[in-house]
This record gives sequence, structure tokens and C-alpha cells, in this order.
Amino acid sequence: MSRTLADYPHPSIAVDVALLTVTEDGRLAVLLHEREEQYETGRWSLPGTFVQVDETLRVAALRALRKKVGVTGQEPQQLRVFDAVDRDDRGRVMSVAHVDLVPSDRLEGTTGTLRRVDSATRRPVLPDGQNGLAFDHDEIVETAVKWARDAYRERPDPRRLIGEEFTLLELQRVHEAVLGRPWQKDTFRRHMVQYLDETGGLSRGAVGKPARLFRRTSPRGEHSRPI
Amino acid sequence: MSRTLADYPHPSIAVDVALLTVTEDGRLAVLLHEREEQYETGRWSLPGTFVQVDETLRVAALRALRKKVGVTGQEPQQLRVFDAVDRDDRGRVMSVAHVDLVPSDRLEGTTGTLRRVDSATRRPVLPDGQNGLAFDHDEIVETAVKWARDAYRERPDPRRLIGEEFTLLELQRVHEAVLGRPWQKDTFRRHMVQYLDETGGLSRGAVGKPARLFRRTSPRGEHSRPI
DNA sequence: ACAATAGTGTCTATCAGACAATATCCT
DNA sequence: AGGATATTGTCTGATAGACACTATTGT
Repeated sequence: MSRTLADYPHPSIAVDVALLTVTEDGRLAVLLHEREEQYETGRWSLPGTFVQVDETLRVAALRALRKKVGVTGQEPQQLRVFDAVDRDDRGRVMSVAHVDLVPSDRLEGTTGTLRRVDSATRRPVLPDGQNGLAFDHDEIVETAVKWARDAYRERPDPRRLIGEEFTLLELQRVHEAVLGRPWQKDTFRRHMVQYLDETGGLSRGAVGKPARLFRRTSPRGEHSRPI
Repeated sequence: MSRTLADYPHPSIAVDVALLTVTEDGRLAVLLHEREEQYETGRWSLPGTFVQVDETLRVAALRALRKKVGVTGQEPQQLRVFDAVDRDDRGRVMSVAHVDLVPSDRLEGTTGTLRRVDSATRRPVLPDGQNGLAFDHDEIVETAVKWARDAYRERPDPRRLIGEEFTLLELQRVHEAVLGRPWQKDTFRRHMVQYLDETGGLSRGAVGKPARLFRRTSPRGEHSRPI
């Protein structure tokens, strides 16, 4: 009887998820999870978990979000594997870093505080890995922010941070939050209109000239699945 | 005595490497490895190996190249993790796909055939995953080619496919092979000169006006490490 | 002289970015 | 009317791509 693959010692594999969102005041924030006290440096970390033998990375990442910070139903994307031999003092653990970007109302209950989990918090992202997280999680957050900026550079709203219908100013606010810098309204408009359809409706109730409403262009049944 | 991490069943982790090169006739080719006969579909595959408990992905990838196809000393780059639960019928194996791009003389002996390993061959890359490889290796090759094209889009020769000194035409041939399409010489020149230093020398022996020789710009001690 | 290759001047089309004029609403 | 916001005309500068002319060699 020959030994099977799994009988040989091999690295454990984990996932860590940088769950980003846009706050009410228009900044990128990352969802953090408070670690046990036995670890000295970096009490805050990204939600993560070990990958079980029969699940995909996506499923493990969703499980980490659900168990550690009480969030469900996202679409985490792979960033890269962090594989330094000494990155985790519990043993030989490689981590597949993931990123997701969701509307902030998915992270909050009706009172404005986080739903089920006390040891979770939302914190604005600081530049250049100054977030002071455990392990190599500062680096993961940096990579995650780059990913989000790339995703929004050429498309109106790939992660559906706003609703079906929106004005160009509402869309611009989202882009400015993700990119971390302001847009000029006319430049932004000319960039985006090519990817948008007019609904025919107009915004109401606000002062000033009402804005046209737009929706995302649907090339081939966009309703089927999010990006 | 509590069980350690490694006592729990967890996926095995492998690396697969798409080693690309530019052939003498100016095309991209990938180095393949012939698999054992017991597998029915896709006898050719990318060189790969399981990651041992105390090594990094980079070390494992280099080991795969050395053992499976007899090539040493490259700098494999991570692409992404392939994690479908049923992707390998030997068990639960995730694979971290890698890419590398090296000069063709590193793959050949003096006779023009592959050095130490008989079960290895170099084959031109076909577009759109038509390479007929085992597992999900067609997809890996596709991703690898995209990576190579991105790497050469904005830099003269990030993987050092040609020597220290070269003419613009020699550099152009390399770019045309990687990108798979021709450049106009004047457009190419204006793209590239900003990243090059003139050596002062001229090409010799060929018919026509001698070309100036260039070398890669060295911003801060480029000699220390490749890319 | 002629063939062959290198290098450059210049034209066109496109695009990003910005300013500012005009349009249309609310109070 | 006056304030506020939306929309668009237009100008400028940068850039890619292409054509075609000039430059310099080997034969």
C-alpha cells in the first residue's frame, strides 16, 4: 500500500481577505478583525482562515468573512500567495491574499454599527503600509487598494457600489473615494458616458439643475452574474 | 497535547511553471514535459512539482525546472492559484501557476537540442488555449503569455532576452516575437529610446548604415538583481 | 552608383485636462 | 431674481501612428 499525497508533510494553506468599502465621508476603509492577545505585535489583522481539504479558495474566503466579521455574499478575488517560510509562527502556512469591495451598507446594521461581531471594525486605509496590521497584512491591503483602483480606472462601477440608477455626480463621488483623488466633472463625464446608458429619468428634489439618470451598459445580459 | 496545524487534513500545494522563450524564427514558445502514460488525456504538461514543507514557491518552481526539464537559474513569477477541487485526480491539489521568460540559449546544448532531459520539448505557443495540455495548463499558458506581453509593453527588455549592448532593430525583433505583432521602426524607436542609454558604439559588418548601440538604462544599480 | 539599413522631420488624429459659457432647476 | 448644479463648446498640450525624406554604410 503506497502512501498517498496527503501523507507527506506539506504546507498548510490559508486565505486572508482585505474587504474594502467606501465610507460615508468618501474614503476607502478596510474591515479588520481583532486577534487573540497571545500575539504581541499587530493586534489587528485581516479576516482569514485555513483552507479545508475539500473547499475552494473562494469558499474559504467567504467562510472567513462570515465567521470572523459577520459578512456574507461577496465575490473575493485572488491577489497573490504570500509564502515567506517564517510568516506565521504557528507553523508553515502560506496565505492566498484576496480582495473584495462592497457597499458599506452590507457591513452595517440598522444602527450604524457592525452587525454580529464585536471584534471587527472598519478603519480608513492609510497609504504606504502604515496600517500596523499583523503578519504581512499591511502589504496585502496595499495590493488590494491597487486592485480596486485598477478595477475602477476603466469601468463605471464593476463592484456595484451604487444602485442601478445614478447621476454622474454620484458615480464621481465613488470614483474619487476609490482612487483617492478628485476628478474634474467634465473630464470624468467624458470618460464615463461611453460605458453608460441614459435611463431617460432625471434626479429630483435637489437644488440646481436636475441631473440625468444613467445605468451601467449591459453588453450581454449583465444581470446574470456580478463581474 | 493539542494537535498541530499539520495534523488536520489540508490540500496539497504544487507549482507549475510556464517557461517561455523566443525561438530563432521569432516566435514565443513554451517548454513542455512529457507525462507518464497512465494518464489518458494531455500527455504534455508544464513542468511542476509539489511544494515541500520548508521551501518557498520560488524554490519549488526552480526545482521543478531543474528536475523536469533540466533548466536552472531563472526568476519565476507568480500568476495565480488554480484551485478547482477536481483539477487533479491524484487528490486535492492546488497549483500556483508561475511564468518565466528566458533567452533560448539557456534551453539548448551546443547541438541545438535540449540538454539533459529527453522528455522535454519546446513548442510554439498557439493562441486561445489550443495547446492541448494536461490539467488546466492551457489556461496557465494563456495567462503566462499575457504576463509576458505586459512586461514588454513598457520596458525595453525586463527579462534580459538579449545581451548588454544591442541595436534598436535587435530589440525590435524581440518585442515583435513577444507581442506577436510587428512594430513600425520609427514608432518603436520613439517608444524605447527614453529607457535606453547610448553606448557610443556602432554595429559593424552588416550592410547598410551602421546602427548605434544601446544598453538598458540603469536607474539605481541595476546590476544587483534581475527585475 | 546602387542597394540597404538607420535616423529624423513632420503631419494627422486622438485624447486628457482644463476653462468657461450656457442650460435648467429650486427657493 | 438669484443661487446652485448640470451640460457642453472649445482650447491647449501630449502622444501614437504613419509617411517620407535624409544619412551613412557595404559592394
